[in-house]
Amino acid sequence: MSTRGQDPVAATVERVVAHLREHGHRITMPRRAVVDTLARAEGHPTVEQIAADVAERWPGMHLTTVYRTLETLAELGVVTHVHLAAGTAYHLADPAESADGAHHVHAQCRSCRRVIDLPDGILDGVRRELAASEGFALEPHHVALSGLCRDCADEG
Amino acid sequence: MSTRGQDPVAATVERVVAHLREHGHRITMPRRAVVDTLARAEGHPTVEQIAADVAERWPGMHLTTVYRTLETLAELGVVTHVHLAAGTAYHLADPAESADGAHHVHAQCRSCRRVIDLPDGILDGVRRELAASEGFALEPHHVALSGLCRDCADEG
DNA sequence: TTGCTGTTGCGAAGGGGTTGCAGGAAGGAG
DNA sequence: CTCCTTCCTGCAACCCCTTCGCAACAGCAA
Repeated sequence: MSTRGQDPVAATVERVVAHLREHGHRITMPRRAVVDTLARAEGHPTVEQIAADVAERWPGMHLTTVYRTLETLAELGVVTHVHLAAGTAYHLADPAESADGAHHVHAQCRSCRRVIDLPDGILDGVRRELAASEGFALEPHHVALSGLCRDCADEG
Repeated sequence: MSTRGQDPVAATVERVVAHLREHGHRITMPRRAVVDTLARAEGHPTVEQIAADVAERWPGMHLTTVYRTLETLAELGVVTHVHLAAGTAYHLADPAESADGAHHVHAQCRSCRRVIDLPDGILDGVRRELAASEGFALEPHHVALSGLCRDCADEG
C-alpha cells in the first residue's frame, strides 16, 4: 500500500510477484528483473530489448532465463505477445483486461517499427463480417496490423 | 497462344518467363520450376512447401535457389508475400492486381494454418478509422489476420 | 537450519534464413 | 555454329534467434 500511486512500477512488480507466489512459483531476482523491466517499458519490447534492458541493471543474467521467465509469465497470463511482421513483442497484460480475457489490438509501423495500441473494438465490424461471410472467427489481438504511422507517413 | 485456356499453368509460366526475359533475367530450369510450382499451388505456400513441391519434380534443386528465385520474382512484382504469425507465405501476384497496386487481404487459421483470401475492401472501414483517429496509414495486405477458420472452430 | 525441488547459467544444439565462392549454363556477338 | 561474357546455381559455412540438457544454486517450507 505504501507504494501504490507513488511508484507504479514497484506496485506492478509486487502485484506480479504475488501472482507468481500464488501459483507456486518462486520469487527470484531474475524474475523480478524481467517484471521490473516490463513494468518500466514503454510500448512493446522484443526479447532482445528486454534482455538488453535487464542486462543494464542486472549484468550476468542469461538470455535463456529471459525466455524462460517470459514463458512462465505468459502461462500465468501476466504477459502477452504479439506477432509482428518481423519478430515478436511482449508486454504486461493489463490486469483488467486479463481478467475478462480481452486484449487490445496492435498496429506496427513498417518504417520505424513502433507498435501502437488501438481501441479494442476497432476490428469488431470486420470480425462480424468475417463470421458471417466466411465463418472465420477473427482473433484481433494475436497479430499486429501493418502500415505507416503518422510521423513516418509525413516524412516519407 | 496454343496453351491459353487449355493449360492455365503453362500459360502462367510463360507469362512470368516473358516478364523475366523482358527485365534481362535469364530463363533457367530452376526458375521455371519455382514458377510452375507457384502456378499450381493452391493457397499460399511457405518457402518450405515450395521447396518440397519443387524437389518432387526437380530433385537436387537447392533451397538457396528457391529463396533467391523468390527474391528475384518479388523484385519484379510477380510474387507477393504475407507475414503470418509464424513464417511467411508466397504466392503469384494477380496480374490485374499488380497492375494497379492492389492486393487482397489474408487471414490465417491459427489451428490448421490454412490461409484464406478476403475481399480487398474488408478493412476499408478500419483503414479510414485509423487514418482519422491515429493518423496511421494501414496497409492491409502485408500481414495476415489471425483467427479460427470455420472447420477448426466447429471441431474445437 | 536442513532438505526438497524449482530455477539459473552455461554450452551446445536446432531451425530458419543468408552469404561467399567456384563451377556451369544462358544467350548475345561474331 | 562457336565462343565468351555474365549471370545463375549448388554447396557449405555462417549467422541469428530460440530451445534443450545438465550440473550447480537458491527459494521456501518444515
